[in-house]
Amino acid sequence: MSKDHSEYDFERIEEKWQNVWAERKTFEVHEEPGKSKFYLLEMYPYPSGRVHMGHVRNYSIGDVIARFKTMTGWNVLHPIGWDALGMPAENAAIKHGIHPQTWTLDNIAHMKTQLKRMGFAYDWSREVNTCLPDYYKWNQWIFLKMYERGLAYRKKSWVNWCPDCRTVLANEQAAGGECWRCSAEVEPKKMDHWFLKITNYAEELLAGHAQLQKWPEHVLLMQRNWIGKSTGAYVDFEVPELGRPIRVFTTRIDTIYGATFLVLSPEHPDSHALIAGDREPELHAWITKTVAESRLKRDLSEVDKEGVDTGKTAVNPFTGENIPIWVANYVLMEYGTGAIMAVPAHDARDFEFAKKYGLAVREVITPEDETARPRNSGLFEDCGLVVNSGRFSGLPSAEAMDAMAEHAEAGRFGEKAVTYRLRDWGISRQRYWGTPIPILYCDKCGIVPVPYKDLPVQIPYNAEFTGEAGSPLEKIPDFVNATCPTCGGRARRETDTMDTFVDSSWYFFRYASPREETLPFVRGAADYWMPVDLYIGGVEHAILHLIYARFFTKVLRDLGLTALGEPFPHYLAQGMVTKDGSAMSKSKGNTVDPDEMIRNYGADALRLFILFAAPPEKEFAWNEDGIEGSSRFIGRVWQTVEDCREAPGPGPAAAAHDDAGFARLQKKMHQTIRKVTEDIGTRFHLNTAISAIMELTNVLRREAETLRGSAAGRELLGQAAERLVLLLAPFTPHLCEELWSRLGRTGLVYHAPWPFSDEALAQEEKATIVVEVNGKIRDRFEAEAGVTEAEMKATALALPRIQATLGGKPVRAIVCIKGKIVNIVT
RNA sequence: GGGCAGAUGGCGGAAUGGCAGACGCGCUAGGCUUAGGACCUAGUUCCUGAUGAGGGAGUGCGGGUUCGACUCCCGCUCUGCCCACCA
Repeated sequence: MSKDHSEYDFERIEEKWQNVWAERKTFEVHEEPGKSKFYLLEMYPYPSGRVHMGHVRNYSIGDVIARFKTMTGWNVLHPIGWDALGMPAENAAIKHGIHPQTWTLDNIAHMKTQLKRMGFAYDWSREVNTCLPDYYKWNQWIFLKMYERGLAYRKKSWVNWCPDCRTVLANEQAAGGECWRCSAEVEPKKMDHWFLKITNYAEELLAGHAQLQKWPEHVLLMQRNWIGKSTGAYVDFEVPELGRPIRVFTTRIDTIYGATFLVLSPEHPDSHALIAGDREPELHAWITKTVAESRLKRDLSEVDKEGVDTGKTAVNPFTGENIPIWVANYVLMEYGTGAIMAVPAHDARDFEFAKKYGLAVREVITPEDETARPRNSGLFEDCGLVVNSGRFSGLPSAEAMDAMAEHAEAGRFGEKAVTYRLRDWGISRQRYWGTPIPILYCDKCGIVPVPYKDLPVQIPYNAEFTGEAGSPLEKIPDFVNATCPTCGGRARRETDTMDTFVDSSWYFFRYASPREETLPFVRGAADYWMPVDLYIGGVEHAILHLIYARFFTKVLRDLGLTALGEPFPHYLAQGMVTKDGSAMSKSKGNTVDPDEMIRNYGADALRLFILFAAPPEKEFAWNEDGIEGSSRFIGRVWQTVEDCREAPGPGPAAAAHDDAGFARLQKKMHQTIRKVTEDIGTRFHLNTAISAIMELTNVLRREAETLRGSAAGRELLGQAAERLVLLLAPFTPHLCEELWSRLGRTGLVYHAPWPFSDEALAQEEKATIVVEVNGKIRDRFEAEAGVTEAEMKATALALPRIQATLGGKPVRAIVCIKGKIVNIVT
């Protein structure tokens, strides 16, 4: 074996190159109009305190692609920042008495050293920190622009209210109807909240999917469901006692002849008004109770359908018939109009309810083929021909829908309609550590936006974090008391802060010009860098964050700040990191500290391992053993490249070398370049790219001993070692920088051009042809790459083992795939 | 209840119509060593055969398409994720 080398000292070498990169500002980039740009972004972290394995995985994937793109000649923007506002900072303040700002900034400082220790190629000069006024100022600016355009508005909405703590509770804090802190019974309460009018963009958010072909299909589907478009019609049912109609929404107007009753949500404004008869008090009480319950129980899976008969009736505009009006807990106020026409024959929920309360069931749809009905449950089929429906009888459902909707429009008691499940985005939070909503309330002038020149409205430093009722901001007179910019009178400042999802809805624009002081971002810089060419992050953000970011981008476009409609044309949804069967989390106590892994094995080994263990989009189950393997592999690469580098000087030029070994290594080298290029660049299968590099290393090690004997062999060894270093550089950058410089190359491997794969040299000059009989492999033979089908067939048939298998049976057909396979069919 | 994704050795995974199990972990044997949990070499799906050559089975289960199926189609089972009374 070759000369022994001292072991690879990852600690010293990793630190060395991290310093070099920092000193030379290697990863800083600028707009270069002549050069193709590539904007690679990973979802920025919340500074919770320590980097976790999910981060390591996410950022390792991104880093490989960023470095690869740089080596293949792109001008790569690869920034990072901090999603630094949010509840954990406030909880830490309450629990440990640390100011949220101190806690957050300390965490950021620590996590920054951790990320640098991983060797990620970030342009740190563009670091964005959302808890600093120079960032959240622009949240406020955008909010005001939206307010001017009617896209931000104030509305009363239902919240969970704890009467003892006098505070609003999140749904999970009010689980089971009890306050998580004091166990008091939670009440529903209507409070003023600020909303962003995302529903204005519902249709465009849906239509935009056409531009998102490079998103995972299941993510688009989740967004589609979230937007929840349905096409149907509104229909007005006249209510004589009310003197006005009740409007319902239906997607199945073709079943309206089967509507045997109307159902209102308990929250419906007319529910109480319609109660009549001697059971009045009881019924009112039932409605009140159900309203209270429904907010909390809505999450729970199975709630029994329950309802009360109001005693009043409505007129079905199609039949002229009087049908009873009920109030029931299974109708949602938030969707449609909060009232439905019940068609028990063809809707499972209405059917269940009608059965429970003995209401009429009338079949109005019959299947086109008569075999399947009725279902044994008693429920009828719901598609086919319309029957028992006056002049519409006999029409197929789809046609009846059109005809009936037109009839309703003509009679002015209904209209075609499209509804969405998507709700406007409530952004008000009763919290301290968030962007203050830049609004003042003046006794005389009402709602007054804070003038742009007064931005940012800063989060006041001095606040008390007691964990008691209400937001800390309410209790700071200096913050709350203000003068009205319009009339100069006294005004009260809004004390709610914004949902932190606002911050993350546009931060990717900010990276283009992170220090800009007059606008959220500079148009020219954003025009150059945007859109994000590849966005990588956990699928848990697939709905909210990604839909809000798409919404904001469209708003920013309408404000004239960008021409872009979609920020992320390509999204790579990274799989979870799990251990012992569940996602790594502090609460489950199954976390693994990356620092410990770095200490024991180095950043390169950790990066390599986490990328090798599973393809990026799949779940990755952590196991301790594998990282040893990565570490060993790094040691072998070190040894191998050092051996090639120090191969003995030129011997006799004509010395013979092993031709077969030479060809094997040369072929492997070019095959590997091709595979790795494809795996990183188009498939993102980083795990198979690594395994290909491992195979090359194995071949290189196997052939080295003999190849070293000739000048040509030594030259090839040198080439292969160089290519190996280049291919591996995106994965284990420290190791490869060191080897690169030890190979005597000037400049950083980071800037070295990606190796070129010679197709001709990658080709097999000989192919193994598999011979099957009736689809079963019976033998194989070697053939020249250019072998013809006729030759293949002849050779296959002549093989003794094939002859034996055939046993003289007549051959019916021979299927032949050039260079691959011969299948003989008898 | 609806939707989506997945199921391959002891383990992570590879192969997307053409040699199943690449690559790695683990394990076994041997070598090297004062020793080693370091390193090197060989082996490692199951059954059968004799320890060989060989033969057979095999990618959750049952069918189908095809010369040929882990891969495509139909029907199930299980697991994970998302949504969940959305009219």
